[in-house]
Amino acid sequence: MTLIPNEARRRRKVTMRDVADRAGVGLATVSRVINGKSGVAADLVERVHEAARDLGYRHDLTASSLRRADRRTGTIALVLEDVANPFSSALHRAVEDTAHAENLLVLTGSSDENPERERELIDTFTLRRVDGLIVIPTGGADTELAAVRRQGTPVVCVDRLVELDQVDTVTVDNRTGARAAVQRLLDLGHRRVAFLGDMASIWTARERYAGYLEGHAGRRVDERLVRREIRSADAAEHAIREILDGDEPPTAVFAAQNLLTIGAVRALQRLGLQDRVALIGFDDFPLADMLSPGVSVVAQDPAEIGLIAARLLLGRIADDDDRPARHVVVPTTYVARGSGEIPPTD
Amino acid sequence: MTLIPNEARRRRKVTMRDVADRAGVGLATVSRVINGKSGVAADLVERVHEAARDLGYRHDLTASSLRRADRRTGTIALVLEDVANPFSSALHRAVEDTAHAENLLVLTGSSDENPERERELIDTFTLRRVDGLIVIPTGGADTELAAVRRQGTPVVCVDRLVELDQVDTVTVDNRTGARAAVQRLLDLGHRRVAFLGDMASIWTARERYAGYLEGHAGRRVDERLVRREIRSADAAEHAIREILDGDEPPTAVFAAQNLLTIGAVRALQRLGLQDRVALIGFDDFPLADMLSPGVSVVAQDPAEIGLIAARLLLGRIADDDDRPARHVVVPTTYVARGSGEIPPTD
DNA sequence: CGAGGTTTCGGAAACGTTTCCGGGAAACGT
DNA sequence: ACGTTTCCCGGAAACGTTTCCGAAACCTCG
Repeated sequence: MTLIPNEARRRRKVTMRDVADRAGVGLATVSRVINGKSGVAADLVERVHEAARDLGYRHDLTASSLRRADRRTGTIALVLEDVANPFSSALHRAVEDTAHAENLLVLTGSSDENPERERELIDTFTLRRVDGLIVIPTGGADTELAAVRRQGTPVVCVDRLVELDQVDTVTVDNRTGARAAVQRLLDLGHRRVAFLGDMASIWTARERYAGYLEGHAGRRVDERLVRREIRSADAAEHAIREILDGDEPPTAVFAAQNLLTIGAVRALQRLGLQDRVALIGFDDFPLADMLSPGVSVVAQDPAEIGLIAARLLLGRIADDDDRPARHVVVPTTYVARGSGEIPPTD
Repeated sequence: MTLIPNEARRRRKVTMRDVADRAGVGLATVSRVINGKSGVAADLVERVHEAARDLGYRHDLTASSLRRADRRTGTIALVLEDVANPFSSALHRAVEDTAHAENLLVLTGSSDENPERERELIDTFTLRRVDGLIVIPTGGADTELAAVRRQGTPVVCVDRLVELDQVDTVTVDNRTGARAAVQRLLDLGHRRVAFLGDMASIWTARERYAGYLEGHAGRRVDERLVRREIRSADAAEHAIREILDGDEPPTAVFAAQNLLTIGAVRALQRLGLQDRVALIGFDDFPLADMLSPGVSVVAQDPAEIGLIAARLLLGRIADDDDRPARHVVVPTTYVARGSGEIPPTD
């Protein structure tokens, strides 16, 4: 068997110089042809392409971006909460698609909601000179984001609001969506609506909680029905069981994040209460419609968010980075599937 | 408001030369210090670090990897079917985690099962000189993979078997898993088991179909119950409805891919047959346990697959690329949740 | 037909780093 | 004390490309 590395080592990399020699032209001309610049005689263009093909020449983007005036690397970076989370990966996909249309590649990393890790990712990405950065900010690395921005790299923040100079943001109207959901439940006659929320350090968690409160429109909310700082489906399940065990249990639940919604569903199903306690979740999730009852949700459109974010970033990369920050707010839609339409049982 | 780009443009990038001048040492010494090489006097190391800190020096990985002997870029690439697909993204996450431990970054792309796109991705990745490649091969770009391999970049293929020199693969024992599932159904007394499969161009689809046939152990399979080349949940739903409409409908369904399983669930629920027709799916999916009945599946472990693939790749990158291809086969496990345990109704 | 302008091309410098190499100082052995 | 080895260090070359600049060739027009 032939050992590839040896073979590869033997045969030196074919460079523009080689192409130039074989085509009988200057190095500069080869560069012009490869980059598709105008102002080269047609026959030379042909000769260069032919030589390149014969030699199996491959353009080296590393060397290219080192010398190039704009120093572009053709790469953007995406800092997600977790690439395996459905919201993140739908966003990722949308970004990839728009980036691909511009021949850009996407580097990704998961911060796991950890500011330290976010900082680390931002750092390694910028060392690699990415052309732009899309981040779901944990909130704890804003200084670094500002630094990156100052250093010249365009930045777009998604999902969470961040107030930084010349950093665009794309968010969802969390507060309105949450408020409307809670109002629906109250309109149905529910008076005791439990709340399940993520860490208060996360902007969306705070907004959705605010919406929950606003939805009550002056009505008192029982503190015992509120559980915040819940980080997983298991924790959510546990919390719901605890709340339902109390002496004045809720007749409805508002779960402010998709994992928490799933935990709530699990708890209700285990207790056989899925048809008696109403449930509305924030953020849609796959198969929510197939459960019984179907889970009503305040849906966001991660693909739309990703698309807008990518467009904003590409705009800044392409030309006009000299414009103030823009905040885009994407609306949410309520999807009625049954669980949110259950009337109160007393 | 200060316009960042101007500011950034004004102040030239601080380079190793600047650090060297400020520390009063040679350029080579700065390089040695930054790269943590031994053989530099302690006080010089200190001076260099101090100067670098004062000047806000940032190491340029692009320039570094251009000159560096091993030409490593600290980046690996991952070609998935679709980053938004749960199987792909779980794999992605596992790869990211192991890569991160070695300080490697991950570039990703979605081939959408399209060989053309796979080729394109492989091409752009290698132009960027990634240190290694992990691919879910469509099967139509094997020549390109071999070329990449010959050019010296380590390659690991996942999920689908590929026979290439010095290309490791990590697959699942599709055939055994499918066969066992079908046998379970037959043992339960089912005689008419429908089959739903993906495109035959995909290795896993062929293997699972083979397993389905083998599971019948000589018993005749009714061609009318077999549907292959199904590409989406909708198509699967349609196919199942069609089959159940026939004069001799199946009493059980084996769906050979997660999207198809979901389509089958949808069809059965719509027809109100979810408790009468047995169903086993290949590949687990989120919330399969929450449906009623719970969906029994032949589960694979995408995280395990990703972990192994990443380890194989890192091994080749690190040192011994001079070893023959290694094929790792990860076992599947059957997860009984109810839908696969429904006895035949005649 | 010649002056002036435009186009096309190649040599050489530059991008920011790593690595090669050679020189000087220190350490060692005799 | 002197030759030899070892150790640090800095200058310069190199990585593969893009861009600057000047030379040559080609037009255009009075």
